Amino acid sequence: MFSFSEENYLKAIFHLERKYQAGVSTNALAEEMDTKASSVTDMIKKLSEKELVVYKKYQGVKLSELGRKTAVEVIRKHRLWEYFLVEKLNFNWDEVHDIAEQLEHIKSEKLTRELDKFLGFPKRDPHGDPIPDAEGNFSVANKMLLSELEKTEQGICVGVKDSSSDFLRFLDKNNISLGKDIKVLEKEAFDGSMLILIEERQLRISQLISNNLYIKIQQ
Amino acid sequence: MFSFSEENYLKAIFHLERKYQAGVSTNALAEEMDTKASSVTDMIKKLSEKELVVYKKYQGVKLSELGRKTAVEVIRKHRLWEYFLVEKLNFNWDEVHDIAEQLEHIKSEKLTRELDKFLGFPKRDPHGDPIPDAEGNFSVANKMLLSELEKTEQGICVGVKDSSSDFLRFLDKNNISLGKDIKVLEKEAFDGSMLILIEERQLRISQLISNNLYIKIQQ
DNA sequence: ACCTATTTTTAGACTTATCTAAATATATTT
DNA sequence: AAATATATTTAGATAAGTCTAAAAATAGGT
Repeated sequence: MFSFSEENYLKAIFHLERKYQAGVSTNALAEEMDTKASSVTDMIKKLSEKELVVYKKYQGVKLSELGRKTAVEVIRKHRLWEYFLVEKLNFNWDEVHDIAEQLEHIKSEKLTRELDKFLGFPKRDPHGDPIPDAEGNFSVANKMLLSELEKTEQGICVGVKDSSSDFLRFLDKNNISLGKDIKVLEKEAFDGSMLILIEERQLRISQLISNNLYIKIQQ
Repeated sequence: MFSFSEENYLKAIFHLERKYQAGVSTNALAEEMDTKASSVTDMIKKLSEKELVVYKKYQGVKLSELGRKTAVEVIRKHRLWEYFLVEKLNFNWDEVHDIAEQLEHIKSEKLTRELDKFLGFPKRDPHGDPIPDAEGNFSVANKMLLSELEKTEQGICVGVKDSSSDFLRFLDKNNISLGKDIKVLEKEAFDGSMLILIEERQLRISQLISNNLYIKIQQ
């Protein structure tokens, strides 16, 4: 099987491909992995030899089919464990990421399958991100950022873009959680801040906040 | 914190200290760890520098207080995860060891604590081995090997010495499991084989079997 | 006590994943 | 299109953990 490091690179490439819809540059990967470009080049060569990525010098990398499958498996495990920690072990959603980073590398197909079953085949992790099923299929939601809504529009909070503790604790403090209905009452052109209505409370939030909350509009 | 490898060495030293009640020799450790004596010497030096073991050249190693504490923590996690796999995820007791070998290295005190609580603070893992509590306290049972019993003596099966799949599946096949009452009906002096009574069935077992089953005698 | 066998350690090499610094390729600006 | 800036790769080094082969220490037998 693959090393922790290899799996982490695959995961990072997967996320960056989604983000930029294109080949992933060495520098972007170095930033995502919090390492040096030269280290990235080294690792990319190894992944390429193992046919996990397609790589041409100076052209960036793309995941191969095998690479994508492997990345999705790791993401599946990560999100299942996050769900487990929150739903079964009383963790708060801002505490689970680092532990899931460790647990996602545990190698056992049966474990993943049984954990999934034990949890009732959850569709989304505590941050609203979709959990791939055993075949690697995602349920891709037609979500948008709260910051993209206009005055008087409304929708349901379905996810967070930023999963940092600081952000998640801010949401906790202001009683914003997944599943809640949010309506835009006012939107300031100057700084992008908003006045929103959530559970009969009015709340003013900065653009940094609205830019990190995913909303699903009811059609 | 400590690496997977360091933790595995500490665990091995812990088990060997129990077994031999003395300092652990380089060769014994090499055998237990399935590696070469020279590798063991290297690692022992590192553990010694980190004050996890007390080491004098050619004299073998002993765990320091810190080393013992660390080893017990790893063993605690190993056994809690084994219990989780069997009790919550429908694993058989012969399938859990390798996965627990991975899970025992996950670093999060809160995870261990909450897992313990979630499982109801179990006292023994699926093989009958005691699970240390959060303070590192074991419940040491006054158990003995079935092979040590004499004709007409009886007791309750409380654990297995060998945890290999082959042995555990043999027990499954013959309906021998923890908690069951076993009485020695005959004991063959020649080869140490026994005729035992378990749940009204009579069963002939070799010494290899009786030598790997722990029995608790009722006083 | 000496010789031999066994155990343990040392020395030097290899692999994985990383780094710094230098070299090279690509991209951008004028 | 040349000059400059940026991105990427290469070369060589380091640390962790392992190995083989050789050297050194200990233990055992007589």
